[in-house]
Amino acid sequence: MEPLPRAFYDRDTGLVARDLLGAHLVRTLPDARPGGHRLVARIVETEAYYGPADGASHARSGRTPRTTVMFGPLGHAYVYFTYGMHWLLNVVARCHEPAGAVLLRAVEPLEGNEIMRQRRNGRRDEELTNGPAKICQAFGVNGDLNRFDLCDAAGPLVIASGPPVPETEVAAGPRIGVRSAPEPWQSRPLRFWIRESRFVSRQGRRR
DNA sequence: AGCACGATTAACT
DNA sequence: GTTAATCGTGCTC
Repeated sequence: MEPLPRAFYDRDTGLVARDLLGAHLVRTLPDARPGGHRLVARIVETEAYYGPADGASHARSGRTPRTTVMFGPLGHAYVYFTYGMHWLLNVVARCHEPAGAVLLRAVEPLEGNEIMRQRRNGRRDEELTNGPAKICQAFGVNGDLNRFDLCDAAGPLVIASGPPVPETEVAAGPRIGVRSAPEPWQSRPLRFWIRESRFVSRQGRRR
C-alpha cells in the first residue's frame, strides 16, 4: 500500500479529481489485528470543488468553522454532516485557489466486502458504496475522521495509488446536487467517473 | 433566537 | 416520478 504523496494534491482541483479515479481508498479499522480488518475500494467517481469563487462549494461562504479544513493542509480529510443523517468524505486539494477539495462519490469494493455489507444492511456489492454517503456508511467514516491525514500510511484512512485509468475510460459531466448554484458552477463538468463501471452513483439519472 | 436549506438516501406511487 | 427522515450550518432579526 503506497499512499499518494501530498504533492499529488498540489495541483488544479479538477485534475486531482480526474486522477483520483483508479486510486484505492483504504480503511484500517480501529480493532484491526495484524492482517485483519481492512477495507479497500477503487475510486470510480469524484467531484472537484474549488474555493470561495465556486458557487457550489461550501467554501463560497469563505472561512468558517466548517470550511477551515479546506484552507488547511493538502491531502487531509474534509468530512461533513448533511441532511441531518449523512456523512460525506472529501480530500483537500488545490494549487492556486485559497481552498478546494475533491468529493469521493463512488468506489468499487475490493476487500472487506462482508464488513461493508453488514454496515449496509445486506445490500449487493453494486449498492454498497455507489454514493458519497454510502461510502462513509460502509467504511465507518464520520466526523471523528475530519482533518485526518490521508497521506499517512499508519493512519485509519488512506488514499493509495492504484492502476491508472486511461483517458478513453473517463467520462465527465456536471456535478450532482448543485442545481441551485449559480452558473457557470452548476454546469461545469467537474464530475468524473469511470465510464463502464457498474459502481458509479445515479446511473442513467441526472440531478 | 429563529429560519431555510442542504455536495443524500431509501421507500414510496 | 415524489417524498420523509433529521439536524448542523450560515444567515437574518
